[in-house]
Amino acid sequence: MRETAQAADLLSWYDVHARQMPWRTGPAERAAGARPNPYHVWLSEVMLQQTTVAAVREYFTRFTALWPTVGDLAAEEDARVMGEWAGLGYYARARNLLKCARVVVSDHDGTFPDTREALLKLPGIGPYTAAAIASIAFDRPEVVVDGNVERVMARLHDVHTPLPAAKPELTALAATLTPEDRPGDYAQAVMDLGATICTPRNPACGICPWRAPCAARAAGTAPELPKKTPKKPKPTRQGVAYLALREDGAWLLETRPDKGLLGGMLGWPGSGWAEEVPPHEPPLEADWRDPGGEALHTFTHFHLRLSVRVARVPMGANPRAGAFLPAATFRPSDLPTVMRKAFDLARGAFVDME
DNA sequence: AAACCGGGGTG
DNA sequence: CACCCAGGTTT
Repeated sequence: MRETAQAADLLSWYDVHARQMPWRTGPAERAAGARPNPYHVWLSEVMLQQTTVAAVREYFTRFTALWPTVGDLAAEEDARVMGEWAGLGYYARARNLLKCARVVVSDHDGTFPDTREALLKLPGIGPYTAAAIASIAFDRPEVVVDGNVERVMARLHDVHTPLPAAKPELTALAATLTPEDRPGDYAQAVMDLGATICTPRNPACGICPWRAPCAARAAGTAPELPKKTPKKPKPTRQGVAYLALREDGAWLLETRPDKGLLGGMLGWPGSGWAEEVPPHEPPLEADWRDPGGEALHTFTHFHLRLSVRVARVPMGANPRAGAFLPAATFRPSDLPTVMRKAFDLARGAFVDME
């Protein structure tokens, strides 16, 4: 019963302080008993994997404007969706997003399953996302544990075990607090608390609805929790990208293999990336120029220093790699960030060559 | 169990 | 610049 009262305290806070987000139903609609659109909940949760709310907002708005239903998304061409996802990162999410949409249409008549167990079978939906959708969209009392919830639980119970080893313990603690009443709002409330009050640094304990029961607050250890096991340093890799501009304005680009880094995305042909620039040939014979400078980019587990070569090529050019994309269909915004940085570097060089 | 996947924000 | 944040899939 004590736990139920704690959840109720948080829900009272949430009723006043819930963050407004495009994928959430407003307070008035919620009061009228409206449930969130499962398609919106799914799309936002996939976008929010490893990604901040600020970054997701505009992508979510664009996606739902372009594809109002999961059926619309399922019917779209892969390249179109990958292009709209460009810049959001972790591109396997976009490939799984499309797979999932098509399974929902083909196997579930265009309607999302409403249980954690069934959601878990869909591509791109793991333990966290399955629980989040079941809870938020269908108000089921699932235990939803993301990085915010881990931090809140570690502090609430003053857990000093470092992550990721502490994960099972923190999940068990979260389970004891999940209420039968309004579990969907409760799940969002804990995550909002972690995002706005119980922040990684400088937590605002003074205005926290859970300051009374918080063990770390009492012990003065809140700012240093959760503990984490140190991670390995990132190595630096180098490479060269070739940007060929044909007389008619077409650019030489390649679609990267589905597997691996930047899978399924557009990119410039070039060397591989390694500690030293790997031996390689340009994608075609041309008067390649080095404009100088490097595109600097950091991936999940390495830093990249990418230099560029630029050339203007004639209409008959026959590339060994990639294909020319007409100027009318090439949108720099379709490129992942590292490729857009290379483009920005080369663009100045082409202006100088005129 | 460990490795593989981006990008943006902050100090 | 260094550091911080954050799930799913694959091997």
